[in-house]
Amino acid sequence: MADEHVEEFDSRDLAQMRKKIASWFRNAQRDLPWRVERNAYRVWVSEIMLQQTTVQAVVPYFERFMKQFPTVEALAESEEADVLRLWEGLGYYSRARNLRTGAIQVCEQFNGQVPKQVDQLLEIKGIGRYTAGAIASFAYNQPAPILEANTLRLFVRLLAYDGDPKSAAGQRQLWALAERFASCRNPAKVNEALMELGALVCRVSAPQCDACPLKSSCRAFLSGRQEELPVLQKRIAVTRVVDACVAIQRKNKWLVRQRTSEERWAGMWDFPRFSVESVDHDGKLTPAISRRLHEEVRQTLLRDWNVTAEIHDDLMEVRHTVTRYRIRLLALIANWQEGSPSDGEIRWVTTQQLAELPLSVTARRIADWLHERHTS
DNA sequence: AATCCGGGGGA
DNA sequence: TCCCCAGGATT
Repeated sequence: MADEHVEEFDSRDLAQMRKKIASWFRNAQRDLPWRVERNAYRVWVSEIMLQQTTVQAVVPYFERFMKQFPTVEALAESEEADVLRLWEGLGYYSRARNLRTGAIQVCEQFNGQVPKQVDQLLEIKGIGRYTAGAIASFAYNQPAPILEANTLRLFVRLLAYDGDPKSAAGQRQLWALAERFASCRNPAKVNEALMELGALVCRVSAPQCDACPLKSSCRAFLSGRQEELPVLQKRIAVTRVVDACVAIQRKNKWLVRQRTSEERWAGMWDFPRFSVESVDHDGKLTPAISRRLHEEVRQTLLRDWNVTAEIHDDLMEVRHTVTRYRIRLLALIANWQEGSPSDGEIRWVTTQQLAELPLSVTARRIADWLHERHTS
């Protein structure tokens, strides 16, 4: 049973398939900013941003990032907070911190040149098997394999692989096929064409098999199973929680804290925030519940934050999801009376200064709300 | 092998 | 609502 799928294609099949997708790619490829102007640094930055993130979401972030940090050296000399500010809203913020660390690594270990060997690329923080193969092949035309969301779906369908493609056995076979595809004279074009075909034609839902240059080789299409594959595991169920967040005012400044490396949104700034038990998940904020909320926030601020504050009635609600949590966030405004948090880094900042700090997405919404209240 | 890490868009 | 996205690091 081992590897029987990969042997579906012999070397002649593969040569034909490469030729077909390369031809298709010439006409169908999108003009993406990291393709129009290409160097190893731009490929690297784009690949990191694109991890688990759609092309559409990345494009504006990539443009801004390259404007501010056009070279590896510029990024290596940056402040982490400035990189995080540019990353704000994109998610998976460890990518930003690792990318900056990686830039320093490249300057110190590799003389400022992004390496072209996969094993050297793998030494760089934040670069794994896929990204190493992507940089090596796209930027240097090295025959390095890639396997990611688009090519995984494409390969699973080509092979009609009906096991779990994320399992060890599945990964081994799919990487083996990727390796064979990339073993050619033009791996940059072949790899990119495979990805683009997966993205534009071999889509998750409603794949455009009629327009696919590989349909005559696709076992899923030939057996009518393209909509059923790949077979992926179910996701972890979401948990609903209610959080509270307090914007504490002292004259014209607001209390913010930097989230620690142990927390979510590490390195980003946030208003004091914590889980509240006294509010029902979906209940409306009746006056009684609102009083309970005020009381719990007041007590928590005193107990866990060493701050006494007078809480106002102003309240805004933000709903968001993060990983497996669906969060209902209730943001309150309070007047500082005394005390100061002893945990982590604290700053008192104006709404103007908030604009320059990297904030959690919810904190940004609240900051905008404060700014609007203040100026109206 | 499982789990964590985000946020947005499409169906 | 649910599902997915040019994955990697940690446990």
